[in-house]
Amino acid sequence: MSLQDQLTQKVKEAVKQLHQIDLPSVEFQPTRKDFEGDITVVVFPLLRFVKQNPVELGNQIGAFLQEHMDEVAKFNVVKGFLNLVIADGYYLNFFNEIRDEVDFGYVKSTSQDAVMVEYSSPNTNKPLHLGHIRNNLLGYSVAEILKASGKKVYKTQIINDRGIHICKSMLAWQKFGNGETPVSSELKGDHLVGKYYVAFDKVYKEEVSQMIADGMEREKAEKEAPILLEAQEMLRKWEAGDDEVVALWKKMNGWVYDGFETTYKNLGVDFDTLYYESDTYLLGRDVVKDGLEKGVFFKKEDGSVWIDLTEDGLDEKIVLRSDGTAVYMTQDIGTAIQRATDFPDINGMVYTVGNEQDYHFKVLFLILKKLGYSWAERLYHLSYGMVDLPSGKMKSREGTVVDADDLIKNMEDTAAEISQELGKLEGYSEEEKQCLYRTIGLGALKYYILKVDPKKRILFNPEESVDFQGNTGPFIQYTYARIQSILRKADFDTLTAPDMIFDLHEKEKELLKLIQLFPETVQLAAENYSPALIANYTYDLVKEFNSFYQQVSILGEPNTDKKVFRVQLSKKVGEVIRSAFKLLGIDVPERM
RNA sequence: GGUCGCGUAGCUCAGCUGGAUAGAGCAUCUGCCUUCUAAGCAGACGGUCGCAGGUUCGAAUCCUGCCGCGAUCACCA
Repeated sequence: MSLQDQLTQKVKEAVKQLHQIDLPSVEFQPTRKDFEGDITVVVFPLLRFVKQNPVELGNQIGAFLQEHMDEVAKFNVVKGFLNLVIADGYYLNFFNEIRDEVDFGYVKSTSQDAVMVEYSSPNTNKPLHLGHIRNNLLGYSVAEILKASGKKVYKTQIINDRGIHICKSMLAWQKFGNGETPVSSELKGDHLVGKYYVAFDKVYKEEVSQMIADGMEREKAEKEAPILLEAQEMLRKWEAGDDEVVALWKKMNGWVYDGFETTYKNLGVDFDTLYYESDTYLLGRDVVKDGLEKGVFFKKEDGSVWIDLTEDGLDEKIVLRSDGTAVYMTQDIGTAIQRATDFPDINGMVYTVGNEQDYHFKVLFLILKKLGYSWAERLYHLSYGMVDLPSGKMKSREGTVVDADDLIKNMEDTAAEISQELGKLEGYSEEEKQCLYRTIGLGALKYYILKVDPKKRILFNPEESVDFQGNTGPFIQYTYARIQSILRKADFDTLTAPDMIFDLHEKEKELLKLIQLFPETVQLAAENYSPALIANYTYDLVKEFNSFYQQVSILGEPNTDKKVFRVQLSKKVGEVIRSAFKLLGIDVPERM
């Protein structure tokens, strides 16, 4: 039973005994720094049940707790706040229990239910950019957090490998490419294909301008530009299975996949299973037919099929075109069902997709519920804000994107610069250094993005490089490295439990309180699908540790029991940092 | 226009299901490396929590209206 549960029980007992009243609940909060105490009982809410002066009541309860619980060492009452000082013994005891626990804070998978987390899901016509990075980091991290909270997780993505966008790149390559390949151009495959996507757009715009100059209306010109018509023709051929077009499509998509794989590897994200739109875009139509029979959908005169969601506060939404072909929604319905069929233990899915698609997912989830799938009750749209630049939105066609590969490289270079300036890596081989720069550079980038609440938009200024000081990834990594340095230097038995009969230093107690919070932080982050909670927790822990490190001598402590305890405490803090950062997909270094 | 989200220090962000004098980092300024890594620590400066009402013993937090920013409202994806 947790301390809070025990306290709740005793407070109830106290009020029962003193006033013959049964309390429904008791409210706690951590004691504010400016007052003495560790946990605070908020007395105000109790006044509804016990008509009494809050200070008096606080004193009564405090005295009762002190008398009946060893854990409560002292108390004081300020206004309606009963501040309890918890005995050192309680915290020392807690530390003894978790000292040797491996993966403290993680819950071993217990439930049979699995959850599928979808993220990334790029188009295959251009390289990944900063927006995809946020998506990937969020999705990966939430998947790891869910795992740590005790769920079984499948990571997946749906690769948007078909459609007019890829035809545009294909067509441009065919027309202007002169057979260029990633090898001949020494360009990463996704970048090469992206180059032709931009090339297409350039020609398209020229054609449109020319047509307008020749007297055509803009709207008409935009629809009838020859190169666009050609791309549409190519899409028709693709759908008809034209050998030549399909071969080109396979070739260019292959280049893109090679490029993506490199970026994913550099980012440190991975997937358990993949879905391709070219395999799934026809799915869903049969489901719509069933739904029609069940009365979930209705057919309009022209043959198109719709769902009426007006009673749910939304509007009517099309699920099948009049020509019987699928729309995006149809496809997503089909894919969701396909996944549940492929992985029968799935009971819930998380879609990591930008908030521009909030409406789409509201509708999708509602439709799946109406179709009666049990897992449809547990769908979550991990909706995140856009990453904007000071100049505004990123637009790949206009070349105003922050390229993912470039950004990663930049971060590594900055990390290398700073590391070299500080020059603490004597004895490291060149290879070890490169590896470290990567760890730090990526750590800075990932932390910078993940510490922000997912639903908020991020303003990214490429001119101002991501910080390496203060509330940053490198700061936390640095603290970890410091701890490892202590552990390397501790040339005595650090494994055996010391005699834990001494008073705790204030900083030690604060650290123990924070360590104690880690498991519930993991659960909270899982419930809220929020890596930011993990990031903020880790920062608090690390800040507290650095303060401890500065004020208290660890290896220089004369009392052996205390010294060993401090080393073990530091080690545990290091473990929690590593565990927490693992949930963010960030590595920690032994030195830096 | 309808719907959804956001608005906290000069800048970037915390602030849990309402609780004490709203917290960090960056930037600016002051101290601290003959002691375990100064990517650090300690401190100063900096706020009408967008505005106005309401609910409450108590509101940055909940409700309503307004303002600002963004997204979305296709037989596009």
